Amino acid sequence: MNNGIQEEPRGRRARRRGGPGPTLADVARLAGVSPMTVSRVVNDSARITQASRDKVEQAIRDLGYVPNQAARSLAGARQHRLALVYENPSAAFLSELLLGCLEQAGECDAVLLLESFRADEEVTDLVARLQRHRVEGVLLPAPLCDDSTLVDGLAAGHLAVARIAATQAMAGALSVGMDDEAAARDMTSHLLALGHRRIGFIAGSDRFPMSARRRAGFCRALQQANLAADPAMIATGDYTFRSGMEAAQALLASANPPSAIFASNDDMAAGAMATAHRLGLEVPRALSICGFDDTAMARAVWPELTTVRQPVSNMAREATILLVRYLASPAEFASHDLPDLRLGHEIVVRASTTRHVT
Amino acid sequence: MNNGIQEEPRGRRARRRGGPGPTLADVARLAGVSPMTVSRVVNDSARITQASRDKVEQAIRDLGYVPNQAARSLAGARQHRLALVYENPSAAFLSELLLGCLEQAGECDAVLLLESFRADEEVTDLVARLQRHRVEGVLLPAPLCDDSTLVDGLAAGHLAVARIAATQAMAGALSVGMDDEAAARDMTSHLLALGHRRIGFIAGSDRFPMSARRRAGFCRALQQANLAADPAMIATGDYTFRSGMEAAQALLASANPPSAIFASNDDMAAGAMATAHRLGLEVPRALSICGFDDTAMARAVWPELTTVRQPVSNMAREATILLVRYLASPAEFASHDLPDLRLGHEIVVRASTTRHVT
DNA sequence: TTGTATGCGTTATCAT
DNA sequence: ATGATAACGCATACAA
Repeated sequence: MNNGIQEEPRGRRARRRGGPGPTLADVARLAGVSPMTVSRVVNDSARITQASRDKVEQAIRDLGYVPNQAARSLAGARQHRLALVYENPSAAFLSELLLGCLEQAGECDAVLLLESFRADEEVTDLVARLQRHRVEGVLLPAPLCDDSTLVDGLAAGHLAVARIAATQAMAGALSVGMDDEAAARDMTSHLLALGHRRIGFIAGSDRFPMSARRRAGFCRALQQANLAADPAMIATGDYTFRSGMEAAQALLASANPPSAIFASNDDMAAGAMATAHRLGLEVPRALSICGFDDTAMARAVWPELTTVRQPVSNMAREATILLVRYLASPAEFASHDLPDLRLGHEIVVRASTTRHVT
Repeated sequence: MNNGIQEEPRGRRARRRGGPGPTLADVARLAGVSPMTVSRVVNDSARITQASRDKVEQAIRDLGYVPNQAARSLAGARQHRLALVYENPSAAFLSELLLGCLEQAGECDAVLLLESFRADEEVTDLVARLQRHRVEGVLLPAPLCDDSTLVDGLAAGHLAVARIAATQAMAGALSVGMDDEAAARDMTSHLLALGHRRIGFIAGSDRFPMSARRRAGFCRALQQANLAADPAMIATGDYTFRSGMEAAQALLASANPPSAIFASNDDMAAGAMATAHRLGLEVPRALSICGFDDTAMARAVWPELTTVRQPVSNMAREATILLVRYLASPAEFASHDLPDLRLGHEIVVRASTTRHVT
């Protein structure tokens, strides 16, 4: 009807238009409503008639309109600024974690910055850097999240902290993790269900709370099956391949050797497998082996490892959601008893475990 | 002097100000110049007197001013939009790659989006998604970068493509990678320097151009040392642990077995190590073993693997730089012979190789 | 329920 | 070499 009018000012405008993208105003014009109505539809704030909504949505589809993030954040849409602080750039789970946080941050309308932190650095330096960039909240994946000095330092700098893959809660910070004990129990139950009655366990070093949890889960499952936990069937490693080899060596040298070995992580499980091979024990026929974490190692070795999969991506997303929600309304949370979310795990059955035949 | 005046309007402003961050205007006021001058200093565009520059820089430091990206991009600072298209969210090198691209994109004033792509998806769908988000250039890491259908589809959608960790150049796209042949040659020379004269090589499957390159490097090094390449000393695997076990088995069953084995990747090297263990060969005393890629596997096994380290982070950064430069001025580049950057590698010597004593 | 006016922090353009 | 002014695209506050 009335297209063609008001063309003159476009001439000057056009010079500066960045992309050829349609704007909210374009949508409004096509839908025959005001820009404000379009904005409301996009942010689905309430009180819009279905008719308006439909017209606008149609126009959006016709034009292929995508909101301009820059404009949106400039205009004051409260965008929170988060930082993911990492230590080891090539940690196995980092990519999955990163993608999870990045995607979720986008969906939460938050900006995610990346900041590296070496253990030998001063916490105050990190805090200063974060503050410079106007960061309000920090996502802290394992193993950094277990450093209470770091967490406290961050909190002292008025930064909200969400810990990812934390073994247990920590005062003053949001935490997301899995239930290590339940997972270890489930894996052990899996072995019991396969008919194994004598199961060796390779625990992790006592310095990590995680180790105790996983061991407790193992013992608990035996208990529930009315089996005594034989101390000779528990060896301790330090989460390395080599320590797994040695622990398995000890376990298998027992007078009454196990028909299955459950290691507290995949590296130790792979080490145990190396020992089995060396001793001429065929896996899984003569010895079932399973691990924990589902790292790349689990699928690299042969036979592939049955293991526990941590929900890394979910943990990353939930931590991000929690952090943004906290920043949006701290009042929602009891200040001294912040949430500690425990997400479900998954037992991934591969070729390294099989039914025990007597 | 004149602080205190103009306080009234701040009242209304303050409500909407996002962070408490100082703005360009604040800097200008403190430096006693116009906002425009500050902008020019920040973007170090030319024609600023040293005096102005100094004043402004001092003010920036005093206030801890950090430019607001949103405002900057809204105002028309030409920010290129890139997308990193990935296939496997938990690929070992992805985190390092991601960090490299993300950091470099920040330094280049480019925006990096993440987009996943499953092999069973239509290329046109991907292109549509990218165009919707106004993406101009795509970063394509291995193994996706070797899919010429994908690269062509992207190019057909008027998207610039930079391939990361590509084995060889491909028409119509920028490429960054390493020199596989040189790296294999260097690793072989390392073994020769250790006194090994009979070296077994585990090649990768012929379907990948990379395999031929690595094999050629191996042969070349032998040639340069005036050693004949014995066909019995070359076995072929498919880059899996298991195939490495089997290849090593064949190599070691030879009438004249090798004193060292060089596998075309770490997984196969680890598999070879498993075979050695099974045969009672001590590594590295009785058999030296080395791999390629320096994945997590290399440091997980025991003894740790001597291997070739790919410069992943550098490749990511260089690809990003190249892509941004291309988008900024395509004219700089010959349209049918785009750059193919080959970055230097590194031989990482660990415990799995040692001097050969006769 | 919908529209109008205004400003977010920066840069492009033009003027000086 | 520096400054004044007007956008950039959107959301908030307030009016209707």
